[in-house]
Amino acid sequence: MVRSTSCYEKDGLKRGPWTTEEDQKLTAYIQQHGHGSWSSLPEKAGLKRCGKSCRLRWINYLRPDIKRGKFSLQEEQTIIQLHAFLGNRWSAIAVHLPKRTDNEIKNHWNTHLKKRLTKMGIDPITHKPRIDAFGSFGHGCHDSNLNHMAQWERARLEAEARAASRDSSNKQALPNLVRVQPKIHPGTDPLPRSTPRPECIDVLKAWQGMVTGMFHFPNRDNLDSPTSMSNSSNAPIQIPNVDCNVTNHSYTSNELVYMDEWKHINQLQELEDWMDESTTSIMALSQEAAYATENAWFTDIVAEATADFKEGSSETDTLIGIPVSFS
DNA sequence: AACCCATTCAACCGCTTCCGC
DNA sequence: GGCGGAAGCGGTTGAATGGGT
Repeated sequence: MVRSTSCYEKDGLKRGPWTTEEDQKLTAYIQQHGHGSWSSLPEKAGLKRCGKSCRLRWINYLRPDIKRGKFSLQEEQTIIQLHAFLGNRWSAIAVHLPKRTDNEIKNHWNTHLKKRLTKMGIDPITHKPRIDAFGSFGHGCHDSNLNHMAQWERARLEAEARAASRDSSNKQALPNLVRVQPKIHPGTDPLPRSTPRPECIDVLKAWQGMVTGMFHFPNRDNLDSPTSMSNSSNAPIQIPNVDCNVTNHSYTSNELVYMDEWKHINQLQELEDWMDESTTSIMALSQEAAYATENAWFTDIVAEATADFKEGSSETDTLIGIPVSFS
């Protein structure tokens, strides 16, 4: 069997850690010319590396807009929440963490967060407790609701990630790009919008802001988190009481944050009930609100997420037994 | 000081997706 | 629609580093 030669294995090409000199060459070239075609860049920049290696080095390390160093608690919370919905879709997760690369997030997850969740008895894959440490968690009925909610939320996040990718295409012509991102089609935007989409916007927040302004939620504790469905200072939602039989264990601040995380996930059940009743209204209202504010991009995303959800739900709604009605 | 082991993270690998022809 | 090249993505690897003995 003949193994195809990867770009890294071609004759004369260097592999392994990058030297300062190589970094300087690559940075100088991209700042002056933009990266253009990655495959032809190494030769033009005078580097004995394959284009793929250059791309990776630039995207994950050399870009000027990268934030390096320790992840904040808020960033960690965001990663956990998004991972619960998106799974190992690091690039989609990275869209919601400005200045962090997918590689960095992936590494941080694998080396820190995964272990921390495991230590707390939470399965890092399913994001459910391995043992019944929190009383009511993990029950079948609740799982169904959570799945349903997660399904919708996943579709929404994916649509948003796609939209972010599309938007970033327009920025490729600039030497200092805002995000890692996909294919380069300078000057083309498949979805021209009446107004520019805000940078790194969290549609979820926009959605929440809009929706929570229209609906009344019961009170909740002040356990806000950056991206959770319940995050809004004017959208108090009651956190279901959680029995933690943990009297003989003292928790670190991090652990408490993750316990808080679980409370948020539990809250989704409450939101789920509400969403079942009002999904149709939300769609109509979102369009109204979006048009009213000329933020057509918002509607695009909601519509796309809805379409995705409909697709996905056709297979799974029978399973979870919840009818979905989108107009 | 020397060794071992665990952890971290940059870089690699190979598969998938996208896009132009 | 098929093909090939380029880019994107997620999993994995391995060198560097740090801590323990």
